[in-house]
Amino acid sequence: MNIGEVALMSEVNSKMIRRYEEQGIIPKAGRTDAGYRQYSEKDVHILRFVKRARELGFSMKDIKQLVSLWRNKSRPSAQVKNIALKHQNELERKLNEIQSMLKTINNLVKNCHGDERPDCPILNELDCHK
Amino acid sequence: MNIGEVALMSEVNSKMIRRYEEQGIIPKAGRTDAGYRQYSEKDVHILRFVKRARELGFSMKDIKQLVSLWRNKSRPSAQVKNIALKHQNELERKLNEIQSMLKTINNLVKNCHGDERPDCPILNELDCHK
DNA sequence: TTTGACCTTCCCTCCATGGGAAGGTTTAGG
DNA sequence: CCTAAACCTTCCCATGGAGGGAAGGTCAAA
Repeated sequence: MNIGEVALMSEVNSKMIRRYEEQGIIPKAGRTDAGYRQYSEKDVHILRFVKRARELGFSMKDIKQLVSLWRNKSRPSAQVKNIALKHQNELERKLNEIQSMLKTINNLVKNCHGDERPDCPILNELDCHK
Repeated sequence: MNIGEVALMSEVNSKMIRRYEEQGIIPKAGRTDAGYRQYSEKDVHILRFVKRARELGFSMKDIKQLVSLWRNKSRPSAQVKNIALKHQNELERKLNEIQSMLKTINNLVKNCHGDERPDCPILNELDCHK
């Protein structure tokens, strides 16, 4: 398979496939005489794995480790869990951050007339109460 | 005031102050003969405004508009509200995204032994069920 | 043989932030 | 008066995850 076909099958576009190869996240593809990358079903499988991990918000650094643990049939699951736990913490941190931003924004939006008059609680809030 | 002092007072570091000037978010500072930027209390005020807006997650593009509306005493509050509403939507989108990631991760973490054995529901989940 | 759809590498862009180099200025102390 | 430290300046580079697009090579079908 050429890169375009594997891109369709894995739903990871060719640009990203090349980048992942460069970053050592997926194995280097073989080449035809003309230099075209060649892929098999196995590569589609790896790329789907990467894609799913991205959808769960893992960083590429994490994914690199996850792929290598996944391919190592004798990995200790503790290593995988560790990565997942760190990610869980990070997601919780972001969740709290966004929730607290939203709390403020909701309040501001609620109290702003949103008409042609200049009075605006949003600007008042931003205007250095801190 | 030199840039360092204003950085301390506004809690925006000098690197960022220069960048904000470059991007037209804050007015261009005057210069001494030697080329040092000179600031007043008013600039501290603007920088605090910018900082607060960043803390609420607004993009620099939005902040540029917010600063200009803030300085225009006859702005219609509708324009401010519009920016805030868009941001609110974006924050809600991100919130949902993270919540759904967390739901999955929480489940996976809960079910992974996290020991020396290789069985791992986390890797199983990533392994292309999709 | 030509055309169009592929493929290759290379560089640029986004966003917000920061590191660090190389060099000029100012201030305080000896 | 001289030196050292603490400033300041501009410049380029990096991050992370994605993508645009140029310039050029290759392959397949008509």
